[in-house]
Amino acid sequence: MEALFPRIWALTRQIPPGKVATYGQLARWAGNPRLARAAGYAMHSAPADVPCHRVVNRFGGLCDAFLPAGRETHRMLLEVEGVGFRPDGTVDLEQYLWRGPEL
DNA sequence: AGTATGACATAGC
DNA sequence: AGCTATGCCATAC
Repeated sequence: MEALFPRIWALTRQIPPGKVATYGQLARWAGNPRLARAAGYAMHSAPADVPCHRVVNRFGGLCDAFLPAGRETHRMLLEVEGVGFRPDGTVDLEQYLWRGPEL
């Protein structure tokens, strides 16, 4: 029984490039839809192996708290991966929201 | 060991 | 329809 953090990181790593997933969905796939908060915390403790930049809240807006280098870096990363950013600084969930690991 | 906080989500009004 | 309030699990100190 692995800790949830490694589990969340695993799902996060499985997110296809150019796509983003919400904490709620990660938590949902992790086994508990309420782990959304823990999922966010998992990213907090997530190593560089975890593309936390592909993880967004359900609004598609990335978090300001995970910007150790700068939020523009985050935006650039997603743009480079093929994710389109809206003028509001949010990702087009309708187009880039990851449907799920089984899809 | 217990307490406090957390990068969220959902439900209800 | 939108906004507010609350709930939930786990981690860290």
